[in-house]
Amino acid sequence: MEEFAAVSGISRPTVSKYFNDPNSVRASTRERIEAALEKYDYRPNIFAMNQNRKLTKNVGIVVPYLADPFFAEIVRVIEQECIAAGFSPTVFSSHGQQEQEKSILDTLRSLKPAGVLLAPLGRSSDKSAIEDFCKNVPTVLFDSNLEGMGEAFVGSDNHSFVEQTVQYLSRTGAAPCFFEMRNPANPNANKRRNAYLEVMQSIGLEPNVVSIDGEGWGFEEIGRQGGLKVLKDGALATNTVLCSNDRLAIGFLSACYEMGLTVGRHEKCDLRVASHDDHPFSRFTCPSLTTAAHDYSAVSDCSVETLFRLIESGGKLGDRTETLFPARLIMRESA
Amino acid sequence: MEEFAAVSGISRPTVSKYFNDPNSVRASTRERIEAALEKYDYRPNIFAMNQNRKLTKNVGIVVPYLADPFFAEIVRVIEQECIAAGFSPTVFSSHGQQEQEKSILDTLRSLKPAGVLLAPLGRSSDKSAIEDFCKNVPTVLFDSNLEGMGEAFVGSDNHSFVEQTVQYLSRTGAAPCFFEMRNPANPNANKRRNAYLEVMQSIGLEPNVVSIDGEGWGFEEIGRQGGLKVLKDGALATNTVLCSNDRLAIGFLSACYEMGLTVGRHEKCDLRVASHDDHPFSRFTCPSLTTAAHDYSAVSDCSVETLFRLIESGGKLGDRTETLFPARLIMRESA
DNA sequence: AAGGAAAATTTGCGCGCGTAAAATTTTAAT
DNA sequence: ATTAAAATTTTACGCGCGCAAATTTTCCTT
Repeated sequence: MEEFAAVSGISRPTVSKYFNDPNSVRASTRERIEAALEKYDYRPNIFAMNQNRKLTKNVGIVVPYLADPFFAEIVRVIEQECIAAGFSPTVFSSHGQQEQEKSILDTLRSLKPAGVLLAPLGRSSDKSAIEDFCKNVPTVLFDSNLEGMGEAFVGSDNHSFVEQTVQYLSRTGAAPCFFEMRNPANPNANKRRNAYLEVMQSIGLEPNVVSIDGEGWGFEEIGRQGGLKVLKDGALATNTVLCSNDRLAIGFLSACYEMGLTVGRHEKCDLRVASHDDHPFSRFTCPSLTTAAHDYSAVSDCSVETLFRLIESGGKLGDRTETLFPARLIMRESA
Repeated sequence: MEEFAAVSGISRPTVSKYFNDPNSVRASTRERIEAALEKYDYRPNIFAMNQNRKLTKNVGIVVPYLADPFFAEIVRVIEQECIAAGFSPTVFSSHGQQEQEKSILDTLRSLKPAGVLLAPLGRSSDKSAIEDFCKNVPTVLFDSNLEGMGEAFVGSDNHSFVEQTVQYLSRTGAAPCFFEMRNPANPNANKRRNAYLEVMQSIGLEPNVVSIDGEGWGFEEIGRQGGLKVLKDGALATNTVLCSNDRLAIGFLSACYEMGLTVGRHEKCDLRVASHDDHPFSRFTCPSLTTAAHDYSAVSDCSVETLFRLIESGGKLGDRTETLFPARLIMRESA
């Protein structure tokens, strides 16, 4: 930068100013810099820039499992929005592991981010590590909530998801049983089960929760194995199955197919299957999956906006807000 | 670090040495540092460390589209391997856009990575930008090859994929037609089409390529739309369809289902569908997808190993090697 | 045209660390 | 015990840049 400033005939700090905001220097100076830029194609070192900046333009985005298309898609959108706002997002995936999540938080501290959007692992997160991190770095939690941590939480209203699917299913046929993992990694899963119990009770129906075993993030395989077992055992009390999430449902559909069972909302079908999330692939399953959709764009927009507000207000918001967006029922062929 | 060194009673550079390699300091010194570490839980700033290091421990991983589970999965594996080898990987997705890819390469330069694993966009890459980057940063290309760029290429042998599927399909039933995008973003797609033509000719069969329109990375939807069109037009010359890749096949299967066509290898089925990649979801489609699998672990292992060799030898390898791994046929229910 | 305020630029310093060379300590050998 | 050699630690400097304060330039007013 020193050299570049020399050949431009301008002092280095002025060049530095230019790169932080081209409009902060005089038009004539700007032109000289841009002219020199053409010739020597210099570009400042981002990490050296951030080293001394009071407020960096870095933001961190952390998700529990990036190989899950649901998170991959959300991350893609959030990333673009951050770039559009002039920030430099860096994406991290915890890969479902507590150790990874902790080491990401460490890395993130030295990145000195202006703010962080964090979707924690949930049950397997190291709560105190996250709490400590949030105290030092302005953080907005999204997707899955950890009581009291971060400056705000943005996510979906699990109750609304379940309410809509249960209402729809019981209105149009048999009341659903609820197909879920026994020990879900994600706290949303627990909220969904509770919502199911609540909604079923409120409309005076007998709830029926089918919990299957399985650990980790291979939900499709877990759903398939669990589905095969449940179907073979005849453990379903009804012909309508509401899966806790779409990935589980994708596995369950696969199990149904293997068992020769037809799934769909038509009378001649053996089963109806619905689910939650509107996973990117749920419209391509056979049959296409009836599901309750996240308001993807609302969640991403609100997360990003909240983060920006947090950054502008210097890392502290008044009181911790929890914003929940309702689901939208997507009626497809499976139920 | 200055402060921490002071309270440890050791000079800062020695502490610095410790963090670069705990064994490079005397045992007694190491103990004193580690004792102090317990009390003050100091940790060095990664980015300040890398600023002056001759050889950083950073590696960059760039993929064209992270929301594609195929890349998400490969990245997950590669990332773990890099961590295990003591490197700090940073993941970037070009999101299918040339501008993004270029700006990632810029960011990467200031990260001063010891090496980069780059899966380029392919057709829509800015070739000269990538060439320039490869000259300055030790780079191993993977997944999709750009003639002569980078110090090495590691990928799958497209010919082997197509050969196996075509051989299998024609041996067990009607010869396949080839279902592909007209203007594929990825150069592998072209190689697959050519391999198809070649293999069909070599076994004395009439090739039949069905090219569909569509832009971007929403392959499932493109496959579905194209599938609906082709099926309605009766444009398929045979009841066996070989898709260029699994995501296209997932869309095509969805189209078949919508049209009421049954897919499978049994005689009573209307169509057989096979494909290439062994996408993480291909075993959960209905029916499960017969496909030619990448040797995922071989490709990731070899990419990473090649990168490490490249780093150790100071950024230059003798001559540019191209390593191609053959496919493995995965016979499932769809064909 | 002179004066003064505002804007732009420059000076000087420091961020958190790596690294070569110099100084010191330890080890090994006589 | 002495000393050279080896290992370790310290000194001194620099990386690429941001930022506050000091200085200069520009622009507007009377």
